[in-house]
Amino acid sequence: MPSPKPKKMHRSFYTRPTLEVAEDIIGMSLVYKSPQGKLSARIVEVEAYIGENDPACHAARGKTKRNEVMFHKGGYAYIYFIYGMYYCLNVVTEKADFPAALLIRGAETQEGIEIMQKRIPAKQPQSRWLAGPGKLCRAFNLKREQNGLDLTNTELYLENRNEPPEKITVTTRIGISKGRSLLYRFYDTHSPAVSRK
DNA sequence: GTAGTGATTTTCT
DNA sequence: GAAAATCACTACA
Repeated sequence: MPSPKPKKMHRSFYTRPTLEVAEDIIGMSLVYKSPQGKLSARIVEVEAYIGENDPACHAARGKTKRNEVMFHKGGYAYIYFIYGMYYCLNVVTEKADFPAALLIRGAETQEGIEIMQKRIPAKQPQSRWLAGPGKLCRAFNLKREQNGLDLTNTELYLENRNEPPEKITVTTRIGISKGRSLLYRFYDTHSPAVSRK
């Protein structure tokens, strides 16, 4: 069936409990009207980082200059620099002063193929271009300047293109040393763009 | 196919 | 000074 017209997500989508947003965000499109042209991708993998009691959450030790965007109300972009060379994109959730966010870990390319291609090593198949949080930010060219953007009224936002996953898998998070027992990772079971099975 | 490791710099202790 | 929500490359099977 052809998909009806896409709908941009509003504030009320983001200001709900993080785990509810996590399930709903799989299959949504991330859109960025960059200076080089429009980029978009279907989100297939996220991880939740929820509150000051989650040891793996950046806000676990209170508010700092780096994580202050996590304390905003839902619907902002939290982008941070990691391992000396990569950026990671998060979508802030819940209400103001409750630090929580979803790390976007994987997506399938939709629009802006030619622009993204120049930013990814030549050998990789297109299905793997956005399979990983660092790769996604590199392909979209998201940096510190985009940290704190409001997803409800700027060039960076989510929209529903009516392409929901057939099935969602829930597992433990990847790449962290604390909080490993929590089932906070969600992905589209059948997508080729999931960072790791 | 899997396993191990170097790159590179911000951030907080 | 050490760790970090990662990736790509190399070696080997």
